[in-house]
Amino acid sequence: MSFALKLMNWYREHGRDLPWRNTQNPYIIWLSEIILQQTRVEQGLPYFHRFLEAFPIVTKFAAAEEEEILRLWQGLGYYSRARNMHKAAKMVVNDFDGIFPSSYTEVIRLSGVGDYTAAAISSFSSNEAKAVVDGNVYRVLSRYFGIDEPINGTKGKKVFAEIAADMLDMKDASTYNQAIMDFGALQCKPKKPDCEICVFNLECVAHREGIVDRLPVKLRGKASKNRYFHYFIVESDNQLLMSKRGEADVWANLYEFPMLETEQDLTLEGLLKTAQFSEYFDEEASFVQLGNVTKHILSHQNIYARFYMLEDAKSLRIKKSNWNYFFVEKIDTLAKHKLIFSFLEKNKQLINPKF
DNA sequence: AAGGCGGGGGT
DNA sequence: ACCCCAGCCTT
Repeated sequence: MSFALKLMNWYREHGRDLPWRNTQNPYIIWLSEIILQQTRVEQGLPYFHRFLEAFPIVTKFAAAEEEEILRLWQGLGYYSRARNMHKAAKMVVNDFDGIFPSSYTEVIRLSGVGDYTAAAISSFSSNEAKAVVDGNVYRVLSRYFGIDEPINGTKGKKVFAEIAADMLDMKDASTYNQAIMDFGALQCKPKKPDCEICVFNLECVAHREGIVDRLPVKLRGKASKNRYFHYFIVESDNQLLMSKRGEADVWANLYEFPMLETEQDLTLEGLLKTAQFSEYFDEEASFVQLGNVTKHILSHQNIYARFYMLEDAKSLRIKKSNWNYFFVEKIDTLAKHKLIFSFLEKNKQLINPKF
């Protein structure tokens, strides 16, 4: 029996029942696929329901305010996905008359849709014969064929894309694509795959050669960099000082408390002596640290954040206005604590602090 | 070709 | 501490 047929038989018995599998609506599939980019199914599920309820059709999505989309996206990470979705929805309205396209060549033109997502949308919505190549597929194929070409190199990407296309079931690309991803997620897992009960354990090259735990091969990225952020929670007369992040760095254009970054791992005592601090605050501005250092681990940097609160509101002196700050007016204590808590404790970035 | 971009969970 | 997750975009 062919690889594809065996795989689909496994899938019919062990596959997951996921909400976006009960439809061929390309809009709903697009929604799920963007949310699931570099995101586990369990993490993305509640967001999928939230978005579908807020925007049942693509024209509603296109008509929404970006702030509303970002607020729904809050906490999911890779925020450019949300902005690209908004762009894509507008493209569907303007270029496709509001009818969400389902062919590979059309959907890949949409912002935020690359090879993987275009193959997924076109195969799931119209059974187009395009093979998906995601992290699961790299893993399954590299082990099955015993290929040690790095999956994140230029050559590796090309090699695996070709093999994936060869293995695809041309008559049922939709089921095949779902099957190979579920197989990777549930059976051929990154760590401790259960090869003894695997339906491919006789033909799988990696299993026969005992190298399953060394495949797939991946080129290592750069080491994470440490960064030190100092946040100032500054309030006076029921106003709270906030600022908007810039375009280029992490959490682009999102909101946070006013912040100074230092090269060294400074405590409040050290921070007070820096030229940077005195550029922004008067000597009379007296702060106390709130809690301990909070570590935010991102995929490519470690951020050590400290939070300081003004000891006496009257001592506030801001010397420079190039901070891009603004005041949240008439904030009540509950809302303020909610804001601080969600930012400080929950490790979630703020989308819109104006309630 | 390489780097940047998040948050969460597993080992 | 390091890896991985239904990747994509920019330089």
